[in-house]
Parts: sequence; C-alpha cells; structure tokens
Amino acid sequence: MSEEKKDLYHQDPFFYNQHEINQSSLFPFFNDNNPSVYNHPVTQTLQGFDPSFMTFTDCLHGSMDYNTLSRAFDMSCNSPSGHQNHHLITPIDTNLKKQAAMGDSAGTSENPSTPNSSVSASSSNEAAGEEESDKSKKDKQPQGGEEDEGDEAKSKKANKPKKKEKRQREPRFAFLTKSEIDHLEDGYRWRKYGQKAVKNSPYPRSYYRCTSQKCTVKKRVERNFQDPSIVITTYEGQHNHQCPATLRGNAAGMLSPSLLACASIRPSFPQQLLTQFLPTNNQVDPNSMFYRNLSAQQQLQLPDYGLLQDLVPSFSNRQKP
DNA sequence: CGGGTTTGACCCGCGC
DNA sequence: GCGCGGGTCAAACCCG
Repeated sequence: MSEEKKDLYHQDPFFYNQHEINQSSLFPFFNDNNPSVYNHPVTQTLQGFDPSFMTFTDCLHGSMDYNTLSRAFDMSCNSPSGHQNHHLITPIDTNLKKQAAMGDSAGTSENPSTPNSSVSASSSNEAAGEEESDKSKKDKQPQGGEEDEGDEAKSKKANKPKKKEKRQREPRFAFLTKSEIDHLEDGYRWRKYGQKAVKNSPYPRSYYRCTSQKCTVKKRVERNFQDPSIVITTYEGQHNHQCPATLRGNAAGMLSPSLLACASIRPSFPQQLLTQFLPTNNQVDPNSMFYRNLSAQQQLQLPDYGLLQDLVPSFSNRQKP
C-alpha cells in the first residue's frame, strides 16, 4: 500500500475498506484462478462448507443453521442475474472444519449447502450457538465451589467442571480482508488475550475479546500464509451492546462487518439493508470492473439512504463535500 | 494507575 | 495413554 493510501486509511478507514478490497481478494476461495488459498484451514472449511449464501444478519445474529443457509442459498441461486453470489460473510462450522482439516473430500463432495442436499439437524444444533457455549470452562472461578480451598494455585487451573458436557461454540464467521494491517478497526474495542503460532504458517494467530462488560464476543485474526496480504478475521458470538464507534458518532469509516453487526443489534434495523451492503450479485457483476470503479456510495447501492444516516450518523457528511 | 499487550503455562478435545 | 494443536489464562510487562 502506498504511503498516500496509508494516510487515507488512518484518516478514513472507509476509503481503505472500499479500495483495498476487491472481489478476488475477498473471496479467493471462489476464485478458480487462486486455488492456493484452499489450503488454508479456514478457507478449506469455507470451500467445503460453501456457506457463501446467507444473509448477513443470519450470520451476525447467530440464528443461522443449515436450513437458513440452504434457504439463503436457494434465494441467491434463483437471483435474476444468475451470477454466482459472492458474499463477504462466511460462517464456519466446527464439524465441517474438522472434515476439512482431515483432508478428505467429504466437505466438498457432500456440500451441505447444495440446493438439493438435505440439512442435518445435528449440524443445525451445532451451529445454533448456545448462549452459554464456552462458559463451562471459564467457570473455573469457584462459584460456591468449596472443595479445593487449600490448593489455590492448582485449583486455578485444574478446576474442571464436574459434568463433561460437550463444549458448544458460538457460530463463527470469517471475513477475508486484503490488508496490511492485522487488526482492522471495526468500531469495537478489543483486548488481546492470546497469540499462538499457527501450524504450517509463519504468521501467528491473535485472539481478541470484546472489552465491553458481559460481552463474550471474540475474534481471531491471522494471515493467510499463502497470501499474506489477506487477513482472516473470525468472529465468534454476538455483541450485546452498542458499538462504541456508533455511540461516538465517528463510525463513518467503519462499515466493516463488525460495525454492521453492532448496528444490527438494533431491533428495527432492516435486514435488507445489511444484505444490501454486501456485494451480492444483485448489485454487482463479479466479473466486471464495475465494483472497483464506483464511488463508495455507488458500491453500497444503499436501499435507504436515511437508514444509513441513522446507522452511521457521519456517513451523510461524506456524501456532501 | 488503569488498561492493553506479551508470553509461557495450562486446559481440552481429538486422533493414533 | 500419549502427543499434538487450538484455545485460554494470568503474571509480568508496557505505555499513556
């Protein structure tokens, strides 16, 4: 990225988002010309799962299941333009992730989101994401736990839950972003709580947690080791609070998935708006240069300008030079 | 001093 | 049971 662009990004991340992201960089797993990305564990999952057809809010509200996916898939397949749909949001299912990681072809050969395929209820449950998903582990803190008082040091880490229920995870959604910056600004405040080396990758994976109290949303950020320009951000969970950026009213440049997620917690927020934000085939021919040559507003093809103003107050300012 | 980051240790699930 | 890898914890450290 040029210095000029970097400056622009710092002043206005929106510029960055709109200009650095293009179809091939966002959706390399759909790009036949770039099959290398398939080797990445995450994108393997994405390819195997092929969950690219769902509404944004389905993802962000964690309400998606394979039925939802299937429905969304059907909708997109029946879209008037007939183009392949290229969505930005890609849910990750842990079961399928395993399949992908095992290197078998099950993920691709039995694509659950194939229009004609049936939907497994168990998978649906898995993806439904329970509120208390991974709390069991965190409840190490002795809550009325009386047993090991003396051995504090040990009890801290060895305090296992008595019942061994299968740990359930919140549904995850991965976003691929072409960026030189690992941790992209998304309007929320995050605290980094861990970093791990990724197997077969020179790039570490960072773990972030939303700093808002009682908000259990986490995200992982890592680079695609075969295309280091691509940052893979995986969100897990739903924010249960307003986005700090929107509260501050300075979120003009933060039309990232996460910001939209925070906006989407507003009950009145129309689902259509979110879906319209995304470069679906209803608006853009993925094979054309159309996408790159449009202004930000044109790219968004906003269905209701007033709604966006409501969501992002300062958005209106940028539209009126 | 409060909040964020770093980093080694630990936990957990899974395959062998 | 063991080893591996992903995920998390928490003390130490850093910084404004």
